Amino acid sequence: MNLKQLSHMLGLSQTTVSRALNGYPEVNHETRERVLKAVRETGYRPNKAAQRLATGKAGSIGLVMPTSPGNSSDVHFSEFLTGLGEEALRHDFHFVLTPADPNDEVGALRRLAASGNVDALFVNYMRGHDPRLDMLKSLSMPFLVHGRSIGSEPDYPFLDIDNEAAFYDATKLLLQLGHRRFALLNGPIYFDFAIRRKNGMDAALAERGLTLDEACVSHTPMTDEQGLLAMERILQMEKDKRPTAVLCSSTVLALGAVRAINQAKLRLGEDISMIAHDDVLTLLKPENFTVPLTTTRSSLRAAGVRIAERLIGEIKHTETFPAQELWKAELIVRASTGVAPAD
Amino acid sequence: MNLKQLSHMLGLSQTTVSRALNGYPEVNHETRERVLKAVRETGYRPNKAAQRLATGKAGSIGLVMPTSPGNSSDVHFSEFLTGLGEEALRHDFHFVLTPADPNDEVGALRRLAASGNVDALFVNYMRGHDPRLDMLKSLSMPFLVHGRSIGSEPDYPFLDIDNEAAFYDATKLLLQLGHRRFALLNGPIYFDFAIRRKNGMDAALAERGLTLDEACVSHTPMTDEQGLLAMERILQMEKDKRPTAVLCSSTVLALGAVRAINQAKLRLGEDISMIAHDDVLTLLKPENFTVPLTTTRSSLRAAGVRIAERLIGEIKHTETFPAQELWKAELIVRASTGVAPAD
DNA sequence: CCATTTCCTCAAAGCGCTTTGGCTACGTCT
DNA sequence: AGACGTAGCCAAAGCGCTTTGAGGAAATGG
Repeated sequence: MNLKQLSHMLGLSQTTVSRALNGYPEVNHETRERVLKAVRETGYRPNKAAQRLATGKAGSIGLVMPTSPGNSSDVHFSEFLTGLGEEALRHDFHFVLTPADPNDEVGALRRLAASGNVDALFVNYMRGHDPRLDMLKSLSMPFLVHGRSIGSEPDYPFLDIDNEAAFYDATKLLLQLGHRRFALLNGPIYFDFAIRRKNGMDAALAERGLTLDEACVSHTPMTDEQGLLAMERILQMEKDKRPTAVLCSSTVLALGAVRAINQAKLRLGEDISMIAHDDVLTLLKPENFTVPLTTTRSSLRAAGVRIAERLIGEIKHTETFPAQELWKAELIVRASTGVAPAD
Repeated sequence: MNLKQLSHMLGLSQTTVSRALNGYPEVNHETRERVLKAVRETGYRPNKAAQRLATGKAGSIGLVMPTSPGNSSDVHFSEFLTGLGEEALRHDFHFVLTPADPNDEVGALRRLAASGNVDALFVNYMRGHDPRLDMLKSLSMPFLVHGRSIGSEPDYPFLDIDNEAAFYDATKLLLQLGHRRFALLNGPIYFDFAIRRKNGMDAALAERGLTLDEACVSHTPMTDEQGLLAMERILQMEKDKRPTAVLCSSTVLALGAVRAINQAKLRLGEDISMIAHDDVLTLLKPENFTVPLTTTRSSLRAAGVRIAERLIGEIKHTETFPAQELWKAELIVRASTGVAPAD
């Protein structure tokens, strides 16, 4: 069933039917009702591809899904996707997901844009001096960045959390509790958030004239296994050199790290204090750890909702948004942070 | 840059350029090279919407993403999605994700199909007597089901794991270890896999003249919190009535259940034995549990790869596949299963 | 040397929709 | 009465691609 058949059935022109469906004013109320009734009865649905071709609007937003054989599925990504979906549902939008090898994200993005299948693009997992920014700016298509790219002009629309502040505050708290030796289990060094979190930590330490021992810093994929390995390595240090406070870039890393601490028969919140960043993953609640975890919290899912809201608003030209948003993470103190042990 | 401009630039007709690009034989080798060169230089990309309209093929497969406010993001879903993506990448396919309220999956599916945006459909989270099957069969579009639907004629293409056999085998193992009182932490009762797993368990017990006490069965969403709650309830039973063996439908449920067991100061693999079904989630490895978990294992991700392979093959008409596949889950014994404690 | 085949190319139709630019009929204003 | 507005409808063009059916040129055969 297509427009032609439908309009013929109704004894109307395609124009009128189309207008009736799209809410144009120059259609008699009665005629419109007739059309809507026929649509309900026949189950007619406009062909999106044709609509897309005619209007240039596709009602969909494109995103590149980082994936490749051997690359693990990322809980952070799907948590975020859920947020996006939640909002998109309200506007009858959908996503076009292009899976892409992480080494060819620029290419995947270009293909997606050129395909004419999407109205707007979205990128995340930003890196320092990210090459995708130039590509996005050269396109004449709305886009939104989740995160930022240190080293690039901040002249693009983004939504980010204040990673520096979050880790600055967390470090500050631990300093107040008397800790002097710190470790950091961070995400891969090329990611913007990892750089900023380390910067925030460095800044807080510097205020007290302290520096972070590079041996106590790890940059790894954010899996529990890597957390375990990194923590084990740190725990092998001599007791009086060993850090008493650990910051983790994700509760997933913390999961592994806590396991290492348990295996070493150390007590979390007493022998070692820990603060992790919490993306509010459904699967991994910091309050459910055996020793509930102190965290800097900011919901990835909420970010997804907001990003969908902004992108869809932009496509529909219904609203204008601040181009750049920086969310504060909350510092939530639980039992994993305690006074530094006496040496 | 579109076909018209490109062909004009080359002094060729649109037909010839189009044929050169799509690998038709009746194009001079030299001409084809010229065309390809021009494409590289100009960065020309065919407009997918137009291609779609002309051919009826979209190069994308549609799936409904179960999501709604308050509905938690599902690790199982994203693990699966990763598999799909991995395979789709190889064929330059992408997905169209329609987020949908779980109560309106049939509607979402219909809209997706009618939109003309997809070549094939995929559904999962099958329920007993699933209403989506009739809808799918009425569409003239390839589709593939992940899972099955008990109570419906098995005349549709599916990929499933043998849930009955998995839980039958698991139960059998525990029986051999001397266990007589069992519990089951299952997924929601309306899901096909949940029904079948329970059936498998019932069958094994029946062979020994045992039955499953309904008070020891829970049907809940598969989150760690629900696992914790369900296990806590079970542990409140009198010691000589209390189950000594627990089956979990997911390692996520097991995560919570193990926490409950720890909190009750019971020893896993000694006081209580446990077997969980393992979808091979990246985030949650059964071997990383404090007491490594015995599992029935079948990779969701591998299922994703296979499903994408089949759907894409069908769209391209390159291959024919067996319509129905039933995978065996492996039973992997680790430390969480031990001999039943003496009463 | 003409007829036939083969190779390459083209013009034009069509996919299903939106949108431009009328056109008609009727009421209103001067 | 004529000029003008307006409400309601329509025919046709156009979005960018693929594909059908045809045609011209070169190569082959009798």
